Amino acid sequence: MRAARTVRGRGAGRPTLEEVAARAGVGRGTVSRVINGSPRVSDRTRAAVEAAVAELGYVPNRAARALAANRTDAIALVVPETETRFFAEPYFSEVVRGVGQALAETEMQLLLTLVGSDRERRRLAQYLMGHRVDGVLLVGVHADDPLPELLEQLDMPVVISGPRSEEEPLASVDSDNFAGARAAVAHLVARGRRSIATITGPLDVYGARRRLDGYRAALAEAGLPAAAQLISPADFTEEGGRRAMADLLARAPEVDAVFAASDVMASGARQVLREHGRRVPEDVSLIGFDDSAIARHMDPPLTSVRQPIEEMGRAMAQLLLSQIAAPEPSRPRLVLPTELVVRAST
Amino acid sequence: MRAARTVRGRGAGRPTLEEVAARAGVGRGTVSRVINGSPRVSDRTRAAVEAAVAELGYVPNRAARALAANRTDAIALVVPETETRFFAEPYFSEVVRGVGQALAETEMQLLLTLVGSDRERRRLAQYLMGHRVDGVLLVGVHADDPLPELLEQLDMPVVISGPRSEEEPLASVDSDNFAGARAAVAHLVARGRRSIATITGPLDVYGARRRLDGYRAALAEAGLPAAAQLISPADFTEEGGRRAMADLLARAPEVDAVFAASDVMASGARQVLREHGRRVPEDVSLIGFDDSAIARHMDPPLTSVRQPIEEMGRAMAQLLLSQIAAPEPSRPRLVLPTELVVRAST
DNA sequence: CATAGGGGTGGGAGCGCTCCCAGTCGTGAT
DNA sequence: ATCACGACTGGGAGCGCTCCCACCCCTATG
Repeated sequence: MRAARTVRGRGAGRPTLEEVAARAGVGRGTVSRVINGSPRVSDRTRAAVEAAVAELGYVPNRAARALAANRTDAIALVVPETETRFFAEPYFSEVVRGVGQALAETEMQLLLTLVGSDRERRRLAQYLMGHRVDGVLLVGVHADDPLPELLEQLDMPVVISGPRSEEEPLASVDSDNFAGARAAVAHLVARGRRSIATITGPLDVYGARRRLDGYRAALAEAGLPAAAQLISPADFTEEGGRRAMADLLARAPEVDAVFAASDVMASGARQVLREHGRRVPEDVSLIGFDDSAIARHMDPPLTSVRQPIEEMGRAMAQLLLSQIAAPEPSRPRLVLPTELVVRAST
Repeated sequence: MRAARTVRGRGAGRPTLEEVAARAGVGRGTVSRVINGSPRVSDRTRAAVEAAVAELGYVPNRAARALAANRTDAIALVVPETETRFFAEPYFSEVVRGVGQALAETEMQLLLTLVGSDRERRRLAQYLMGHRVDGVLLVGVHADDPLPELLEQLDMPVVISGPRSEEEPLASVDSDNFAGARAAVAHLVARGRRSIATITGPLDVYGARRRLDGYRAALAEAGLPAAAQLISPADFTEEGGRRAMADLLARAPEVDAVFAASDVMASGARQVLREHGRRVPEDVSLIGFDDSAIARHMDPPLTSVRQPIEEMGRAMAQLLLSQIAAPEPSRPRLVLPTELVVRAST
């Protein structure tokens, strides 16, 4: 172990600031200034230092820098492990990609933290309390998760990927669930549907509630009643969608359109519709939410509401960076537009 | 900026080793020994130190540790960004989950690095040359990627997620593509199919080649001919699958089963079969590979070969950790079993 | 012609840890 | 009783950087 370290260690002689300074014929401080882009360096000196850096292939030692400057140049992306499945498949990778894009311009590193068990959650809290990142990106937090409060308390910059309620105190990025749902239902109205039902997500999730609001708004705008028996709550799962659809058919057999608050639930609903001999879209129009791979591969392909996930990731990172740079108490809330992707199911 | 740092900085008075030592009435070295689990500490002392650590809520400063010990306690997961899409959706998140599980036990952090452009690739190389991670996990590298060689040269522990060829010099973890394909085709044989075609991935990819080998082996074992016109090369895309299937129907209209080397290609093939009025599975049996969300949601649901992706991630991390601990020149190759998931398409 | 001002620069003093050497004990063997 | 030897322990010497203060020299000013 010890030996191993030594072997890979200093041997290679990775150049240090001091060596660059010697090579360039200047002092350590000056090289540091050049590296960090300080303006207080003459052009001649700067050029000399840059040449030395290039010749020696100097790369600053991050640990030393972090220790001396008391910052880490790293942010953490915290993902509740149980959620990675729940979030429609592409979600995770797309968020990461967006975050990565925003960070590519900077020196910031991205630390990935999966939080599974409660034990791991405590470990993470410990970890964060050690101030080992400059900020945190929170994805898929439950309303009752203690993490946001903890971070708030530590006074650590945080951005959350979907506000937990109307008065989310943390900076957040969200897609426009309301407008997305409204557009979806308006589309059904435009298709001549009159008995439009919805299968909702769990209503203690803010986003799910907003989608229901959008559904109601569109019906109101069309002068259609939002009868209670047309609203069937579920839990974002396929099985839940199946149950909710069965309920709907029992309670309101005249239903001619369904807006499901997720593609996965739409898929469950689709199965029940088929079992009951209802054709899609002839008898019943079906719309999902997320525009996931499932939507594209359903039969018929599912009309769905697309969220700009990658862009959301990018926005989260940018928001966080700006909070780290200027920790003002402003807590911006960003809402990005959704887009209706029309396919054969409507 | 500067101000910000100071504000979040030392103020809070995060306890240091020295303070813990004072509190426990011992020396700095002793605390360090306890923290690092050295056996050379008496039980009494250890208990005292542990109490002090708990009381003060001490968390070691990672940067200081890294600087002093010349190691980073971090590994990088490098993902070519262009590939994240290519890898069937759940792939990425599942690998990450597996890696996370293996790392949860340790102090190692996971750094996520997306490599998009060539510019970023060069940056990464720079980065790695700065020895800022203890090891690297490589996912989805192309056969012509220069990264593996660079790492090899830097003598940095690496594990790759699918060997690039028979004689992959790096430690690697792979699923048993050969056995998976063979099992799939054997299943078709068992179903009484006699004219079994395959749609392959790009044959410069080792895994794709292995799947083709498995196909051939199963046919040989069944005493069936592997006629050239039954082998249709594609590129892992849906459109490629569509084209390949169209070709097959033109060249070998008698085909009664198709083994596609990915679910996405199977989905393309399915569309063409439908357009040609071939029923699945009555007229043509169809099998995919990956067992992705697409497979579960196709109509009919697709029989597919499941890879233990999460387990692969776990194995990769474990392999890497052991290489970091003991950098022997042994380059293990791990091959994990696949599993045939039978659904209605066969 | 002395004297402030700067812009530029060098290098000391840490940051919080690990490594390791020089102890200080206590114990069993002689 | 004496000696050798382990088991533990304390603390010095860095690790490579940032921060900052002191300093230099050159130009404008009184």
